[in-house]
This record gives sequence, C-alpha cells and structure tokens, in this order.
Amino acid sequence: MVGLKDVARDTGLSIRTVSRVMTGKGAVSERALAKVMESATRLGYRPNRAARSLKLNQSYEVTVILSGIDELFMEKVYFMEKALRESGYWVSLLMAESGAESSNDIPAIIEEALDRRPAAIVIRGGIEREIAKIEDSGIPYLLIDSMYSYDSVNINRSQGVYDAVKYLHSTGRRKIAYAGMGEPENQANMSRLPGYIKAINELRLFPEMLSGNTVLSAEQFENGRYVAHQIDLERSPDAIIAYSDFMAMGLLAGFYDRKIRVPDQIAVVGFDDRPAASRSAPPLTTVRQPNKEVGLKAAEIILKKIAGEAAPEGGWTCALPTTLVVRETS
Amino acid sequence: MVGLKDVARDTGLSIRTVSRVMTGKGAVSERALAKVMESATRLGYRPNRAARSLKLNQSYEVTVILSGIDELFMEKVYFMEKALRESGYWVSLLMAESGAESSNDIPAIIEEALDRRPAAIVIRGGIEREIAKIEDSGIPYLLIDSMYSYDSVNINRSQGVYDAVKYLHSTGRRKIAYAGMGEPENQANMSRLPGYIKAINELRLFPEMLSGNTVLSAEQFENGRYVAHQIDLERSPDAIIAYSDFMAMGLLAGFYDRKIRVPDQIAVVGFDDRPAASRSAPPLTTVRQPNKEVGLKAAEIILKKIAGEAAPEGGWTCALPTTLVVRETS
DNA sequence: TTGTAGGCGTTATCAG
DNA sequence: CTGATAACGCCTACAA
Repeated sequence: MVGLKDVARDTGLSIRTVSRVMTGKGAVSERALAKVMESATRLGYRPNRAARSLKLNQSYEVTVILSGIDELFMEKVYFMEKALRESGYWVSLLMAESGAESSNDIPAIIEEALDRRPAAIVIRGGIEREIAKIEDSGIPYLLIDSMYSYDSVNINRSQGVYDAVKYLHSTGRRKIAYAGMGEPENQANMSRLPGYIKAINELRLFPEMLSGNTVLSAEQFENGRYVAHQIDLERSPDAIIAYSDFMAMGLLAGFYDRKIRVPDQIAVVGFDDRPAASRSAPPLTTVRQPNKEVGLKAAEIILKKIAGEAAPEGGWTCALPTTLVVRETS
Repeated sequence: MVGLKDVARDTGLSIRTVSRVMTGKGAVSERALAKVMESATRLGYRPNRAARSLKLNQSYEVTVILSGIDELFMEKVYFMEKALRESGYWVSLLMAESGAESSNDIPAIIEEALDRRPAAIVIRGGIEREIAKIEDSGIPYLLIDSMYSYDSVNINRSQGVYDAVKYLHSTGRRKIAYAGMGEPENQANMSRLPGYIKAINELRLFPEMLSGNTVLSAEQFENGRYVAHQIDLERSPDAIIAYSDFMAMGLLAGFYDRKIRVPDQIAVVGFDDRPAASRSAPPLTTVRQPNKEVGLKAAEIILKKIAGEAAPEGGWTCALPTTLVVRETS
C-alpha cells in the first residue's frame, strides 16, 4: 500500500510536505503542491485511516444499533449514511435481535458499541432503556423515533393524527375513531393521542378509542383484523385512524372478511406510509413519515455533537412534520 | 482512555506482559495473569483498535454495499453481521441509490469502498458490473444473490420453482404457468426457468410463459396486476407461479379486480416469502428464501477468504435450498 | 517467565 | 516555505 513515504520518495520532498498537501493544512508552494498531487494520484495514494485515527485519537465510525429490520428505519439510515459519508464518517451496524426492546440482548449490544469507541452512537427508539450507560461514557449519541427525553430526532405523530382527523372531517366523516395498540395509555399511543383529542375537540365531535386485543398487541396486522371483527356495525364509526399501516392493513383484511366496503362504509387511514401501503387493496390513505428529513437532521445533530457544539436549551431534540398521503381508503 | 500502559503501571508489570495476557499468546505466570485480568476489568481497559490495525496492517471492517432497501437482504445481513461480530469483525454500510443497478452511483461507491481498505467487501447481486475492479484490488469480496460467476452465495431458485410446480400438480392443478418479469430470457427469469421447465417436462404438462408488460417491468406489483388483467378466462391456467411475492400480490390484486377467486379458480404461488406475504388477502403460498443460511454461509466464506484459505475448485460459490411455504392461495 | 526497544503511517511541534 | 523528529497504542523480535 502506498503511503506518505512513497509519495515523498517519488517527489523528492519530505513526508511532512506531502502530509501538508494531503491535509490541506499549512502553507505549501505551488510547485510542491502540483508535484505531490500528481505523484499521489499516479501512485494511487490512500491515507491509512488506522494511523490517522491513532494519531488524532478519534474514530470516524458512527455505530447504528438496529433492533430488528424495519424498512422505514433503513430509509432514515440511508439518508443519514449519505450525509455522514460526505463528512468523512462511516456508518457501522450492530444488529440486535428482532423485537429486542425487551430482549436481554440489548445490554450486551450496548457494551459492544461502547467497546468500539465510535465517534457516535445512533439508536432506534424503543431500546433506550440502557441509554444512560452511553450518556455516561461521554460518547455522543442520538436516538431516532424515541418517545423519551434524551437527545433525539422525532416525528410529530400527534400532528399527523391531527391532520388526519381534520381531513376525514372535511370529507364528511363525523364518527372518527382511533385504533391503538394495547393499552391506550402506553407510550406509542400517547405520542399520537393528543393530536386526535385536539382535533376531535376543535370539531366538536366525540372521541372513540378502539383498543386491540392486548394479548395480540405484538402483531399489528392481526390486531387490526381483530378490531375490524369486533366493531359493532350498527353504531360503528365511519372512519378509523390506525396506529400504523400494518394495523390499518389488518383492518382492511378484517373488513374484507366481513364484506364491509372501504371506503364506502368506513374510511381507514394508516400511519407510516410504508412501501406496502400503496400496494394494499385498496391502496391505503396514510400519514407519511419524513424519513429523508429525519435522516438528514440526525446526521446534522450527530456531526454537531461530535464537534462538541453546545446543546441548545432542552437538549438536541426535534419533532419533524408528517404529511398526509391520500389514496383510496378514504 | 485506559490502555496497556495504564494496566502495566497499575500492576507493576511490563506492557509486554499485559499484552501477552490480552492477546492470549505467550506464556504468563498464573499470578501475573490474575493480576492483569483484575486490573484490566477494574480500570476498564479497552484495546485501541486503530493502533492494533495499524500495527497488524489489517482492518476488521467488512463493508456491505447496499443498493436500495430490501427487507430480505437486511435479514441476510442480520445473520451475517452476528456471525462476523463473533469473529471480531465489524460490518459497515455503504448505501447506494435505490435501484442503483443501472445507476452511475455505483462506480463511486465502489471507489469509496476500496478507499476504506476493508477486510472484505460484500455486494448484493445486481450491481456486480464493477466487481472486476474489486477483484483486481485484492480485497476479498463476496456477492450475495448474484447471477454471475463471481464468488457468491446464492439461492437455488430453480429448485424452488421446481418444487412449486410439483406441489401444485399434487394438489390437482394441470395448467401451471410461470409469470416472469420483462423478457423471458433475462437473467432474473433464467435463474428460475430451468426448474419450471424440468418439472413441467417430468409431469408431461405444457409450459406456459406469462410475460408482464416490459415497460412496467420495474414495478413488480403493477406488473402482476397487469398480467392478471390480461389473462384469458376461457383458456386460462389454473395455477400461476410468480417471479416474486410482489408480483404475486399484484396478481392477487388483479384477480380481485376481476372477481376471479383465489385459490378456487386459480392458484397463485409467490417467491421470496417476504413478511408481507403472510399479510396478503388471502395469505400467499410462496417459496421461502433461506435468509439465515445465506447470511451464515456468507460470513463463513468471507472469514475463509480473509484468512487466505484457497478457494475450492470453481471458486467460492453455493446455491442454498429454498422451502415451500403453503398458505391460502393454493 | 518477563522486559526492552523498535516500528506501523500519520500528524504536529519546532527549528531551519 | 520546508524538513527532521517525536509521539499515538499496540504488537513482537530479541534479550535477559
């Protein structure tokens, strides 16, 4: 592998001068610069990152901890990786068991992440229980899609649901229910409910909370189907806003089973806008997560934290806006 | 950060002895070993990988190049990462544009991957056009899901389709068609067709090739729906094996549009067994990709290539078996 | 069984 | 503007 030394020998200049050219720090004569550049490209010089890391005592690695596989989160990672790469950082992956929120896999994964001494650690919301350990380590970290009050990039789910209610009302629906996962008061529901309540109040409607079978709450699709089967046709709502696209698709399946027509008899709105949402029958009206914006914002904050920039009041945190995607279930 | 030196000072031993304990190479007295271990854990010693990499002149990074986001591929990466981690390697990510097979993004991404001098490079099949450059670099590489003859871990798609035909026949179907993407002779179809033809011949049936609208071939779901709409009800097949789950779900949607009942009037079998396959209406019978086995096998080969083990005759390559998952569309 | 010393490729200090 | 030279933390001949 060709290093500084080789370029130095080739140009007849000193290592120091070649280094100055490469880092762009320090004054170098026109002539030397041209010579070094030519030689470096001709020889195919590639800086040794290990040596640089050692010397500078800093890593260029941002470790992302994944729990399970989620297309939406990967989309966020996609934009984040791209942005971080442009700033010279690498993204490395640490994959925990699927549904690891409650897994004992997580402490070990966090230990591993710390051992690697990355420049920063990114964690998907839902597994933040152990975050204190990371905070203590001093390594910059960032949560994505968290519901807790650590440094994080979030989505304004409440606003998404608010918009959905307002939209459904504008199309003539008057009995608009919210179908959540498990207990109404759990974190996931709580991040959506304020928007629902607010919109319902503003429109002087009555709130209705549909709750899935808590035993089944691990499977969103089944939960949605379950809710669809439970609904009383006589006094049923004329619109349902679901906790997620998966749940909404379960509702669709349940209504299909019962030959209830969507959207004629009842409208269904999902949440997330997963790729699958456009392929359901009928294609799902849903609230789109701003994946690109989240990824970019995450990269921005990570870079600032690495650079040691002081956190704004209340810490690094933001809630990015969603957009409503109207398809054929409403 | 606490290093070898700190532990040495703390124990009163030399750096060399501490190092011997840490690497496990070389004889150390019981007493020294115990002392070092105690001190190391108490002080929280963490080896500096940059220094080690520099000294040993080797990286512990396996770079995975992703083009777009695919749940199935991520599942493979999940198992691969886990296995590689157990051998002390990290997985880092390089994300190319979605659908980058034909994108000019790829050469730049490959350059970037090479610049990082990873211990190995893993690429998803479909973007192997530039693989020669990697092969020349001498960095161990591995393709996954490739259809070309580089070192790769593959899936025996042909066998999957063969099994599907045999199964459909066993349930009484006699007019079993294959619905592919674009031109029948393209690579993706060619990896499946031999199994179809073989089974059809063995059963003394007649082959029937349904071809999607090539213009639409980029969108599998739409392509499937298109095929479903084209089918002549009079002389239609009584079973269709689709190129992919997405296409199969498009078929389902198309038959739903035309009020053709699945599986009563026609059976549909997908390929991949994506998570979505179990959530379609009706749930899809499909050919499951062996994601775990692929990930594990990939890690195994990568490790061997890194270790410099000689390739078996014909290079590192294998085709892992699929399994048929029977649900409700057949 | 243990220790000394040199070097991996970079960056950065300090003299020229 | 340029060039010796000393680290960075780890590994490993070679000595003791």
